[in-house]
Amino acid sequence: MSHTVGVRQAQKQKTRQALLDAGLRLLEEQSLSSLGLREVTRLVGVAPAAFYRHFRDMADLGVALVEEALGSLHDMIRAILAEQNGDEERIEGTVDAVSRHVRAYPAHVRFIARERHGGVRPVREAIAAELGRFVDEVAAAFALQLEADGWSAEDIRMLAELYVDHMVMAAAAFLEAAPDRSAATDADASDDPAEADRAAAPAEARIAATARSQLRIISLGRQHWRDA
Amino acid sequence: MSHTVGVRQAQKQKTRQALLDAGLRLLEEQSLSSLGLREVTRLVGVAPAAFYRHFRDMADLGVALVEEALGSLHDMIRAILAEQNGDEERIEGTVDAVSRHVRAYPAHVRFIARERHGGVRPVREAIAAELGRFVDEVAAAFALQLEADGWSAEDIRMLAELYVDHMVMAAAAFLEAAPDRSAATDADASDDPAEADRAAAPAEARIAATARSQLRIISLGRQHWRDA
DNA sequence: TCATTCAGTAAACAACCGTTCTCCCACTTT
DNA sequence: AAAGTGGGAGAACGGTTGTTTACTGAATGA
Repeated sequence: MSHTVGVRQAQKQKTRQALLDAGLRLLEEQSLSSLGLREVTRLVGVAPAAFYRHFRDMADLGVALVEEALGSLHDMIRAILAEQNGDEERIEGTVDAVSRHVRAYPAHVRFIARERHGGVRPVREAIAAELGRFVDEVAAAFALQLEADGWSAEDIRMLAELYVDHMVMAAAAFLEAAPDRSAATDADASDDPAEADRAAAPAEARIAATARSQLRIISLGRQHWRDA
Repeated sequence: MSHTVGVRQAQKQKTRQALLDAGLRLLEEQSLSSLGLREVTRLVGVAPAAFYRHFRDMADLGVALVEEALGSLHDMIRAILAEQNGDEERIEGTVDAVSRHVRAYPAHVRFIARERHGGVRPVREAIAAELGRFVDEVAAAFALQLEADGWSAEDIRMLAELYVDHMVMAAAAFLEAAPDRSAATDADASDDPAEADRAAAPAEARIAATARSQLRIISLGRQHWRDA
């Protein structure tokens, strides 16, 4: 029992994860194309050369981060789509899920929003591919309902793209409303640490309300799509 | 007549513009937070120290680029909104205008899409402020029509945000379909240089069709908003 | 015409970068 | 128990970075 798959491999994946965590942390305040190899290894407490044992590039680490950030989302998407409630309940559930996810993994969301159009090609492509899979899932979930209503396959995909893009936008909007962790300057250090959260809470509620209304607009448009 | 506002100032703004152009060019393949000061001055053919005569930071140059990229767009927006045609014509005109703008100023659009959630705070804020003005303009243009239909001010703004966000997304989508300038690798150098454009043209048409359909969905949703 | 202003130069600075070596030693396999 | 594997250490490399300094010389204004 002392070796599940080998002590060696376990330690390796441990430092690999440490590198990913350090990278994600540093990426909260800069973009991937400016993230230094030494910067990451320094934060982990490991020699610069050790980096190459796990990743070829910084771009390579970036792609790994994409999988980590977006891979776990598929379950959430599936859970939302599985709800066979009415439109209004599904809208509420979607916005709530996005809101919770942003609060739970802010760094992951920030990374995706930042690097989706960022300066590193392989990472952009990885994000695009993963978001494409999301669109496929959403389209598949809508297919049964909409095909019966006479929707074409490409129109279904068009609608799914609209939904996914809007969810990404909503996530980014939630992020901007989140409290700023780098507000610990020299002055007003005696302030209530929860002050930022108290100020952000209404902003977050306002953003949630906007996102819900926008989803409602899209939902209405979908209902009347075949009237033309 | 030999001095409109001084030969000196003219030359200064000439190199300032050269710095902006060089920066924009280099930013096509990386993000602002990794763009080096020396990199820019080298491309312009000027001493590194000369940079400080025009900008304090790279972030400073970034905000200047935001104004250059987004400032000229207000006229386009206003022109689109001024068209008092029907919904379908307005949708067509909007997508056409976005498409033409992306083709005319690809680097500007790429810069905005990339740095909107990028790693440089002041630039992010400048973009957000400018996009906020766009939302205001769109909201103002819709106000007369929608207020008469019983829309609240915040619902109008919510709809305007949806439109602006969708235009930005469409612009970014057009950009990804554009031919890749860095495809001049060693191999297949004898290929028809217009091949990429011929391949991109259908992709662009497909994206335009998707964008139009999505705008149509939103438009339908707007029409039935007050049914609830 | 002469003194002033100031955009741009040239050089030097310490700090940092990515990458490549050689080596070590805990783990793994036989 | 011995041989082999491989993650990580440590040092060194050539090169680049942002910033400061003292300077030159052409456009400027009196």
